[in-house]
Amino acid sequence: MGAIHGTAKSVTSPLDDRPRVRNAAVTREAILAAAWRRFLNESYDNVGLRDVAGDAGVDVALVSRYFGGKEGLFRAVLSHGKEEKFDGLTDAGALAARLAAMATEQAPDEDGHNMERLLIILRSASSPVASSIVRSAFSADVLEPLAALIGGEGAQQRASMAMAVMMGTAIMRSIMAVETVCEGACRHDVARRIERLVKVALEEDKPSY
Amino acid sequence: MGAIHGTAKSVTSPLDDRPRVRNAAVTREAILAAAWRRFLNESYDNVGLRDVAGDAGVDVALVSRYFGGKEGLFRAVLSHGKEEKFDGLTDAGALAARLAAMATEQAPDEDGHNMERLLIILRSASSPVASSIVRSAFSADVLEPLAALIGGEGAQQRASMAMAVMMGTAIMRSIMAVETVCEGACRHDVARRIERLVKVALEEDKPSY
DNA sequence: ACCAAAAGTCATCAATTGTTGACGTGGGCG
DNA sequence: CGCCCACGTCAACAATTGATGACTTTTGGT
Repeated sequence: MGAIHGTAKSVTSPLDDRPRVRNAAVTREAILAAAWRRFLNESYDNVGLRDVAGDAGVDVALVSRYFGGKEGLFRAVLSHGKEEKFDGLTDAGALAARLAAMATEQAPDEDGHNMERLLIILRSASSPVASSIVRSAFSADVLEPLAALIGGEGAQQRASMAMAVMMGTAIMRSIMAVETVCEGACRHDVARRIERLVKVALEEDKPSY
Repeated sequence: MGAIHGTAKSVTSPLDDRPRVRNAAVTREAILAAAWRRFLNESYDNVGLRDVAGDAGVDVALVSRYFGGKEGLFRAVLSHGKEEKFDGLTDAGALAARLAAMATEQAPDEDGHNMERLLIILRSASSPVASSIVRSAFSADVLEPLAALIGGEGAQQRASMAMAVMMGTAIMRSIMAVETVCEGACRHDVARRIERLVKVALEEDKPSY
């Protein structure tokens, strides 16, 4: 039966049945927002254009028309509002704390966007058509900036290690549904542990051993 | 066009065109082996029963007939030959070294089986029908045994963290195709770093800090 | 107010997918 | 040797998927 798509039930807030004003930019954004939410919760293959269109309250044809097909839509989602916020963090410790905070926050606040994008990347990493897009986006938008930020020997490798920790925790929490992060108090413990992990991953050289 | 399946090109060694002897057990095993290889390289949705049947050199109908459908086949693959080999490792350091070795070995030698199963789990973790199977298998066959092996406070959480490191490195290497592990010499460095990461993840309590 | 172009809708297509039933056929046991 | 049931094959089906071309409706400028 092929890929089973998500429930047709709208994930968005109760979409207005009022006839949408004809504005290409607004419609495009609506589609993009709906696609973002879909790709965040399901893999590339399991996101149907009809689901996205339904959430956005538009016809299926518009999706292909505006984004040139499913692949274009996915590409647009990954390219949507990408700004790295690790600007001023030159200190390795502060950077680690920042990453740990990103990994443990569950309410998709402001910065949740970056983590959400990481999750989107993760979800569709094993879909043949999406994998190439995902890999290049991950390398260009995440890995290389991080490697450039931290300097030193083997920056690329250390950055990869840190992202491995991030990816791993993300998988555990959001995909494997393992409740590593319990409520309240112990959550802080987990955050500290992740922080230590990231720090070790970023360490320039094996110091004491 | 739905999920694009892998190339019809056989992944197996040149399959014998000699008329297969009629033996249910042998055929079942052939299908299982072919399915293992397919699920190892593609996600649940992107593995077609026709691909598996083609690799095994049998008809498509036999797959559904023997395993009761695609879902049953996937379940059978995950349940195939699962033996944990962390038996005698009571020392946290030795365990970490073992896990790091598992994560860095690229030739699927003897123990590669365990890592391969982890990769199969990882690949299909985002497929609605496979996710439930994958999660329970991961919890029952990987997480809980590891948590039981290491003792102490919050064993479940520490085990999850260690597996997060394992999953993360696996993703980086096999899915994201990030070349964290270079040839020869530096590979050992990576192994040591992973070993340290696993050790930190398994640490019972924040010692100095 | 008109009219061209943009924005949106509808219907339909080709391609795959997993699954099932009816139909051959070969091999082991009496 | 002969039969019969398990083993295997073939063909077809229903369901979805992404995509596209023709058609309708609205918008905005003059």
